[in-house]
Amino acid sequence: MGRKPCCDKEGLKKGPWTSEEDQKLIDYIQTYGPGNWRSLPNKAGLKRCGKSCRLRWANYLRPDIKRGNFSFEEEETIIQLHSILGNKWSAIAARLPGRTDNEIKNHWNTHIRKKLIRMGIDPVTHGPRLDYFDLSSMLYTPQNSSLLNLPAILLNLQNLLNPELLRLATSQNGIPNFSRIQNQNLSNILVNGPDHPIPTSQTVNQVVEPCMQNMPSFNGLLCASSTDNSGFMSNNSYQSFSNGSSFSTELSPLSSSLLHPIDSSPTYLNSHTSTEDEIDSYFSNVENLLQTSIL
DNA sequence: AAGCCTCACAACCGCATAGCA
DNA sequence: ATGCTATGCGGTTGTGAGGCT
Repeated sequence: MGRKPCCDKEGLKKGPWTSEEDQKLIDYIQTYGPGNWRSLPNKAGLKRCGKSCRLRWANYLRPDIKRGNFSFEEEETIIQLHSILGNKWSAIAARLPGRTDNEIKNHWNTHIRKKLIRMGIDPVTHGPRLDYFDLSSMLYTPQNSSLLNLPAILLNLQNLLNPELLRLATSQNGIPNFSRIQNQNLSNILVNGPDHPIPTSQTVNQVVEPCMQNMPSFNGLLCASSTDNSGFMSNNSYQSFSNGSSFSTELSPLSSSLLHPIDSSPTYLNSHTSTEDEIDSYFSNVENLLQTSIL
C-alpha cells in the first residue's frame, strides 16, 4: 500500500493566495489555533491542501513575522551561521527572530550568495573561490620581480584588511620597496580603495599564509567592515582566510559586538556591485600602476 | 508602446522524520 | 517492531514587477 497523498489533489486550488483566503486562514487560526493542518482547510472553508495552509501561515501570515529588508547584522548572522550549519535554513531561522526559513533561503540565493561570489568567496565553503581569479599571471609575469609580489598581494587583500593596521604592519615589518610604492600614492589605493572594488582572489589564501608566518602581526589584521548592506565579510569568512579555509566549528556568541566593524569607514571595504568587466579593468589598472610605480 | 529579459519572492513538490497506534 | 500519518525541511519552480532594447 502506497503512502497516501497529503491531500486530495482534486478540486484544490493552487497558486497565489487571495486576500479572502488569507483572511479565512487568519480568522480560523486566531479562533482555533493551527491544530491539525490536514483537516484545517475544510474547517476553515479553504480549497487548499493543509500543507499549503501551513506554509502560507508560517511564511507569510504569522503575526510575528518581520517583513522588510534584512539588516547588516542579520546578514552577518546568516553568513556566520551558514558557514557552520550549511543550508540548514530552519536552524538559521531559529536564531533570527521574525525571519522564516523560506525568507532566509530566498535572501541567501538572491542576495548574499551573489555578494559573496562577487567578493571572491565561495558561498558553499566560505573560503576563497578557486575558479574566479587567477592572479598567477599578475604575480609572476616576466616583468615582475619577486618584489612586486607582496604589494600585489596586499592590493588584493584590501577588501580584508583594516587600512590603519595594514599601514602599521607594512611600516613595522619593512616590506622591501613597499614604502617607495606607498610614496607614489599606492597607499591611497590600499587605504581608500579604488573606484571599483576588487574581490578576494583564489590566490589570496595561498599567498597570505606565508606572509602571516613571516609577519605574525598580520594575524588580527583581517577585519569585517561595512556601514551598510552593500559590503561585508563575516567573521567566519575572514577566519577562514586566516586559518587556511577551515573555520571554527564552535559558534561564537552572536552578539552584535562581535559583528561590529572595526572601522566604520565605508571607503576601504568597498564592495558595491561591479561587473566582471569592471573587475578585469580594475586589475588591469592595478597592474599598470604597479609597473609604473616600480620601474 | 511592445516584447523580452532579469530578478525577487511566494509557493509547490518530494523526501525525511517524528510520533503514534 | 512495524506501518501509517502528519509535519518539517530544503530544493525547485512559477509568477509578477520592473528594467531594457
